[in-house]
Amino acid sequence: MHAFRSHTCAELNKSNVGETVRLSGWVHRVRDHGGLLFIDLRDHYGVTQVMADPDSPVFAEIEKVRSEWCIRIDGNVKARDESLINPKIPTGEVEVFIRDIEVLGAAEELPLMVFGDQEYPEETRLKYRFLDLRREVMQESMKLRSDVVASMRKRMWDLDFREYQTPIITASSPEGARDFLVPSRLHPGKFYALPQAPQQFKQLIMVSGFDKYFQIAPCFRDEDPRADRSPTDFYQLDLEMSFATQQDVFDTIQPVLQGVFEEFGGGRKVDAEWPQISYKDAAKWYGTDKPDLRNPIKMQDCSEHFRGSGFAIFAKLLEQEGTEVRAIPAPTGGGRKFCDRMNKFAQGEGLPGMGYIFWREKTADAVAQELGIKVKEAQAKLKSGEVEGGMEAAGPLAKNIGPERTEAIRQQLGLGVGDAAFFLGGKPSSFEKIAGKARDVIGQELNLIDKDRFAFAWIVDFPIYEKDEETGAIDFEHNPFSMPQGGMEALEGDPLDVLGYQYDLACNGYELVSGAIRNHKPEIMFKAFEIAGYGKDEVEKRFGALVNAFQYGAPPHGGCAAGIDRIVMLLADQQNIREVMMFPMNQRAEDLMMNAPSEPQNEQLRELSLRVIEQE
RNA sequence: GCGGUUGUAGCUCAGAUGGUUAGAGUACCGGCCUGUCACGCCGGGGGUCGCGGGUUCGAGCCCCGUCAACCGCGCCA
Repeated sequence: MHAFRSHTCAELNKSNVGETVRLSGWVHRVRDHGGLLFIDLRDHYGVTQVMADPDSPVFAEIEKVRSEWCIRIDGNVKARDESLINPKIPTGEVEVFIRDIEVLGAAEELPLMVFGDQEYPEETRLKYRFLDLRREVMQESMKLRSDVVASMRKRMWDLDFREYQTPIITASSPEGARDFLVPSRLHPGKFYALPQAPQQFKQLIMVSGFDKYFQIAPCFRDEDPRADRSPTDFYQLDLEMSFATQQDVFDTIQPVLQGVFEEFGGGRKVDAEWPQISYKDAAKWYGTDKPDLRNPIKMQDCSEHFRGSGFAIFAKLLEQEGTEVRAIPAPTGGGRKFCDRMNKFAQGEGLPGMGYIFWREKTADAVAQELGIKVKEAQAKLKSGEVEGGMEAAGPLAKNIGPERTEAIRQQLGLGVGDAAFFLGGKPSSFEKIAGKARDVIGQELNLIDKDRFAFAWIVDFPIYEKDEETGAIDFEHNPFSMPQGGMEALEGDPLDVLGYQYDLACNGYELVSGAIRNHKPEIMFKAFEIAGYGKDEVEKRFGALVNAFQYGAPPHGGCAAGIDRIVMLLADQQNIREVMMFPMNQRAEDLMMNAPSEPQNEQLRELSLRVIEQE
């Protein structure tokens, strides 16, 4: 017999009754009845109930085992009596009577229980990740992740893409984030960098004529973390293709991702329509470049209704250049309590507030005031139908701007009784982000979001450049590798008007993919950099490889990269990326289990010609 | 760097308005228990209430500072 097992803990059933078997696994749970003792023995595959009574030659030893001990048992498979079958587990029709036991690994008192679904602080979970990972959800998430990656690979191969590995220790790549540096021992004072993405390599692979590249690529960025962002490294499905247009890239990756979401989405709806929305429209309608399209709310410009109106705050604001009043319609949100709550939310986010109007059935109070009669009479008239109730707009804004303007707004937004609208004013850049957040919160609170759906949208036409608000300097909005729409000619005009063949894929409020058709012409590249203030020397120094390569017959090419961790996070229905990573860093980019980062030995520093400068 | 939330037993949490010896569940240890599958019953050990300072006759609770974790902003695809 095998040293450790004849079967896994998920395999035994009625057909094995009478067999002598050997199982290895962890003690999931012990139920000790004194003269009769049950153990749920667990391995990666499942759970089998093993048991013993004093007839077992090793009963005394079995009584000593505790949760999460790793043990091996030998025993006989017995059928359970009809009344004792456990339908919750596949092996529930049988149990194993223990004849021999070997403790393979005993366990101390546990910092977190594997059994059950008790929540634990992340600090504990990360420190004892090896235990945390034994838990069922984590086992499922990691299996899912593995399956997703395998499926992606297969789908890419089926599309004639091949997977090529690129260097991990390389030169600094200008993705825009901070690099992780690696000191060079052989070249004192010089550093390698970990790639923020295989960006330049994959472009070089295109120049080398490989036509279709993909890679499950680790990316390293020294960023501050977020719930959906790992602070050190993460994985992308990275792809690049030659002789491709933007639409070709979309048509390539959409079936891959749609297929993955259909395969692993657990029956949730996967949109087949992936609308293309310009960056500008996305900002206007959704307040973000990664909109959640499950949320039907679309924001609108309502400036005209407030220009010169009785609502002085907005009226005055609109006299300034570049300002706007934007409305967030909130269907079914028509109640003071809700509106006040949302207003409070906006204030909590740092805005002065969020004005609102909501529409309701006319109250008896209002009718009484209108007709100069008593409230009771008004109530009676409304009830009898003598006076028609109709609709009434409420909220401080409505009063200030008057009924005509209020009505015009209502019509523009297509709202009615029971609905509300919120208004934000100022320069869009000052409120857009919060407006987008408010849109999310309103959608959630009003239950407008279908949770069992994946809604995708391509965000296209990103601007190439952005202006630094403070210094006024022009810099790249994104990475500098994208082809400007209109090519060289476009670069002659106002830089801020130049759009790129650059795109993101948004899904349910997350950015899942980012990519571009690349700028493969050296002269356009130099010009593009010149606009951002980088001289020829600088470009050659920082992107020498690409610039050089592009002088030798570069094909037009483009591609994208999909965030694998985020995709798995969505599929696993998690909100935190660390839930789908085996050994993630914590919020301070520390690995509490491995104790990283840690101080190097002096010897190591000497070898690298480094000295640590004391922080003040 | 900034803001919010949290910090009480190994773990999850309760401890109104300041008031005796800080509790429960679970885990752990001991005892009982031959059909459990979140087994049950009895008993026990286990606490620098994150840390430091202050107010007070008296602080887990109030004040100041500090540390840590998470969430967010800045940053970043």
